[in-house]
Amino acid sequence: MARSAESTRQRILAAAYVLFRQRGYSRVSMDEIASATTVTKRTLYNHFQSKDQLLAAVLETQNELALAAFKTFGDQLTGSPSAIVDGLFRDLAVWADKPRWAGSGFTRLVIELADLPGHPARAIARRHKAQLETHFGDLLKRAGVRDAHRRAREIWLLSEGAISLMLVHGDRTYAAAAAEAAKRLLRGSSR
Amino acid sequence: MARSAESTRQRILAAAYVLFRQRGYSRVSMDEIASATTVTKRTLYNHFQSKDQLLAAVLETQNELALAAFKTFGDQLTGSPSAIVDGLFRDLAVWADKPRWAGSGFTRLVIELADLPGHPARAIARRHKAQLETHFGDLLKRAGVRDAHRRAREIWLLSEGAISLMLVHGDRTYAAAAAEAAKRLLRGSSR
DNA sequence: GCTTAAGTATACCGGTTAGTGAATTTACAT
DNA sequence: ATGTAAATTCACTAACCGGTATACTTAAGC
Repeated sequence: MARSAESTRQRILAAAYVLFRQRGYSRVSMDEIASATTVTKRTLYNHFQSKDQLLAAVLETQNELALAAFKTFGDQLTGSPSAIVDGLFRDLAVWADKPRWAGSGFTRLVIELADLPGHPARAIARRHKAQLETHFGDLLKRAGVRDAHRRAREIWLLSEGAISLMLVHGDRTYAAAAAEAAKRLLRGSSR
Repeated sequence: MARSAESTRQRILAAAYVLFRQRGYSRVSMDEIASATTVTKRTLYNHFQSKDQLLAAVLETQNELALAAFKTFGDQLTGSPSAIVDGLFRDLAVWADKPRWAGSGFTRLVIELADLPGHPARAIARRHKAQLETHFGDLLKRAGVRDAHRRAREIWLLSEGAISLMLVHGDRTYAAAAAEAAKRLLRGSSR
């Protein structure tokens, strides 16, 4: 083996994710990714066959990371259903308040590629969102919510809607409105 | 004057909208738009200074059209709050069921340009969504809903979320779930 | 110290893109 | 019929993009 081997691959994946999340897929070039990783374009192509496959690998990696992060986050939330919802949307508001926030990388990329149903990135993003929704449903169930997975889906709808509308309007009070609605939905669903 | 004059401009705007909505902004070329309008690229640039300004003009036009359409749609809905919500989400499901559906053109384009806060398209899209939300609020108010505009915002969040998740999953039952949630939110808000 | 995988440097290819220039042709209004 | 606005034709630029080729250098393991 020579030099760093596997770590180079990780550096590429990390740099590519930052760029893709920030500016989407088409408007990020391979030269740019190479430059951000301080690596030659040739090295990029030694690790990934094409730009599309790089994107797929990036999403796969981020799926694992985000899922792990969400599970840790969920384990911290052990209070009432209302507290869980408040925590979820508070985190959303904080996240959306970052200077150059551009929404969920997954959603953003899927919407950019919405006319390419066969793109590998879409299957990964789909699985990702499904896993998050399911995990959130488990969380609500553990907190004693009736019809937990149905409520989880509804709250997830509110959360995705808030992301969209905050992006369009730049108005992060949508997170608070979504939180209020979510708590209204939970009312009368405590077991 | 010569030939068709203003009508050419309208043809360009219509063709460009179809392409932008279908495939986004970056991946549609000016040559393609010209070809779809059966017009020369030179003519395109006689009517619009740049691709960005063409996009802005397209959104401006579609804003007027969509707003008018939504107002007609709203006038047809004169029943109970539940009936209004059902109508809204039934229309959403039908819309999303179209073969090559790719979400709301406005949302799609804003998300693609999420990292360009100064882009003219964003201001137009923002105004568009705000007008729709306000009009929907008026509709609920007329139907006797308490806190009508707050409820309208919450239901709008559900609707935007449904669009996002239907795009990601290709599963149009999200519209039904959103409708159920919306009706739950309205429960106890009838005046 | 040699081997060998990993990375560098750099030039290149074919294709596409937004946008321009300039001369020409079309069609409508008077 | 004639002026003129509108549209055509088509060649062209300058930049960018994904991806490849070749020859060279580096560093780690044995």
